[in-house]
Amino acid sequence: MFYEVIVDISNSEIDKVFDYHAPFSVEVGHRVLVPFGRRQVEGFVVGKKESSDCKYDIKDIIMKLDEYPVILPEMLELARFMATKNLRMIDCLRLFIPSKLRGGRVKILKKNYLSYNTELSLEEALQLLPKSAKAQRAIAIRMQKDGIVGETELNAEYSPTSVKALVERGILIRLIQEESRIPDSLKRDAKVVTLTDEQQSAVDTITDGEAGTYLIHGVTGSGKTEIYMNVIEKVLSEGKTAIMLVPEISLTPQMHGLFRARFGDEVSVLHSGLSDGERYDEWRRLLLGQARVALGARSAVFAPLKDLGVIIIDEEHDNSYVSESNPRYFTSEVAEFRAKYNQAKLLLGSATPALDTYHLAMQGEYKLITLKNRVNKKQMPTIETIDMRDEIRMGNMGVFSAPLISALEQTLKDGNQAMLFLNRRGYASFKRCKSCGFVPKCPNCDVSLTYHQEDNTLRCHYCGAKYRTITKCPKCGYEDLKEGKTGTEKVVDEVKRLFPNARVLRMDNDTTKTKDSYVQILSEFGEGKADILVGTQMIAKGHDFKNVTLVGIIDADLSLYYSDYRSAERTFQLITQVAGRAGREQKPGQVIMQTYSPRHYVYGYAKAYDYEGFYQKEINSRELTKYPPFTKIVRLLVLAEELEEARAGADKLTARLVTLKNKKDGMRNLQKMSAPLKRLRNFYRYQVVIWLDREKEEELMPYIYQIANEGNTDKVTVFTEINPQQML
DNA sequence: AGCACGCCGACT
DNA sequence: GTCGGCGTGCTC
Repeated sequence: MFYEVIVDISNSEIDKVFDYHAPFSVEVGHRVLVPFGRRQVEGFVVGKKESSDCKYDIKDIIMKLDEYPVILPEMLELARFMATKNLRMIDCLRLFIPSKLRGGRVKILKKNYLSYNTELSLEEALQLLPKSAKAQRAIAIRMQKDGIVGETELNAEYSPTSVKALVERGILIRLIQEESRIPDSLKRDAKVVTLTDEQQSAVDTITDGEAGTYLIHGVTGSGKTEIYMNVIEKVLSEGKTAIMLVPEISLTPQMHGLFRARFGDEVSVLHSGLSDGERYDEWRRLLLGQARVALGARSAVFAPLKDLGVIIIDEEHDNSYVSESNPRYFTSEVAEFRAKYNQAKLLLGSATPALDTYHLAMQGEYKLITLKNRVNKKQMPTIETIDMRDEIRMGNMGVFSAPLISALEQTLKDGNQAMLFLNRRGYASFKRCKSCGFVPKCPNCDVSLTYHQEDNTLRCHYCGAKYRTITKCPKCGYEDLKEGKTGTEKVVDEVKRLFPNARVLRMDNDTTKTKDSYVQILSEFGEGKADILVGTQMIAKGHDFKNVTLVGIIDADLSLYYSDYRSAERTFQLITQVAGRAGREQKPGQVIMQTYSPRHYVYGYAKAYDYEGFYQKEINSRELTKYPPFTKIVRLLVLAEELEEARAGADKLTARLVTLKNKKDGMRNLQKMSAPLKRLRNFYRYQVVIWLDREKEEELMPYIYQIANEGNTDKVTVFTEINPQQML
């Protein structure tokens, strides 16, 4: 028997199968140790066969690294599928297992238990003990009744010496058991919730329906989570398993609590906040069938579950589902593959579905379920647009408009809370010399540095580099420096200046460095220890604060100015999401949205919570301009340490793509240029962009992936991006 | 990725 | 003389 092995080395040159023999039985999916050249490496067995056409002397597998195969057959097929898309097979396989498993760095937690030796009756046991050994007699009686108790617990209850004596006499037997570290969660009692008619009919449609993709489009507060849990319950009752994906689980501890309360130990939670040990244990519980529901962020789509009944993607429009670092994958694409493989259902949910998703639902590809009502029948908060150009005309050059200031004043007076949203961190987006125009730039990237007042630094938001700030121009010595656009730090400053008594918290990437600082800031705000929460995008994601009555959007246009076909869509989603934070319970909510372009159509639809209207308008313009979903934009990103290497790499790709374009129909607008961000983390960036006709896309993509793969060398890296989220 | 082989400069 | 620089090539 020959075994096909992929070695655990991430390099395109070696990302192929190597054939081995084995003097023992090995299953497909096992991790193994193999001799490789002059050294030993770990690898994955991806196939078995009777013959090999290999010209080398075939070596033996040294050993199996785990008792059981860690890659399910389904996941192997998934890896093969992903590997056809300009990804390395080994990088995919690595995604499927906890990183600590590699290199044998995982420790299994073991716990000692003591059990009463049932071969002895209580009388026999007591006869073995001296009359004076009162403690031992008491333990024996108790253990004969209780059976199994943890050794540490028993030691604490009596004394280690007496316990040990009983073990030595053979009355108690020591058992060693593997334990799972189950991460803490907010323990909540499972509330029995009666579903509204709308929710119940959604659940029925899904559970009675056929395998396929369902889109739940439901306004904020329409109770989507309750629907998800009911669907999962049904799936479990059929003996199947479920995956539930949320944008970032550590931001939504409520979800975790709800699932634990409802499904108990059947839930395994996977997110970035877990320790390596916890992550391994949660993963293993899924693999061994001890937990049948995986709840987590994007990477939980790779949960090692058999017999999937449903995969749910909550807030499906969220861009955290598209992985930006390698291997780059689309969560929805992986989910779709796994759903098809298992003949399971794929359930997408959002208040503001991605345009592409909604379009597919309109086309009948996905089954659309619309929830029109909020569970508590409450009205959505009112959204008021403020024209910041008027403010400037009236002499207000500040961060806040007059209406926002008075609304904040009123909120504080009433003892309520406010959230201020600005998607830009730091104090000011740059510093510029007013005399010679010099702007400090990042030496590794082609961007200007952001000023951070709290530690007096200039930072690169792309590579993380940090420098001491400047007080005068290093070029001409001029001491008057202009500051760029306002960031969250400055918003906090301004609030404190205007409302010296207000208690302000800030939440952005800079204040949430440690893994529990998110939870800390959110719970402080939730407990009313602050009046105003200032933050970036991350304050917008599904938190319920019942005292928040005011939401201020400082610069609504921020996401609109990117020259990107998705900018209107993103702005609509963001406004709807942030607005949803106001007035969650008894108190009515108010949203004040500051903009310099109040007439832009996106604000009209957002104010009216008119998703359908926005969709119609946007989809028409996409059709006219031939943007996705009516075309497919493919971008090949070329990275190299030297500018010339990147340019040459891009030239080579372009030449091959032009040849393809001349041979086949369906390719438009082929263009090569340096990427908008010419340099990032010391790598020069070039891009080749092609537009593909929808009907030809399936035929063309394999060729394009092949060209991209062949463009990879030891100096040049090529990434393929489909309809890129943002073109940097 | 690593680890060896291989062919040219400054050092005890 | 030789120690060691890292270019290039190979791994079932």
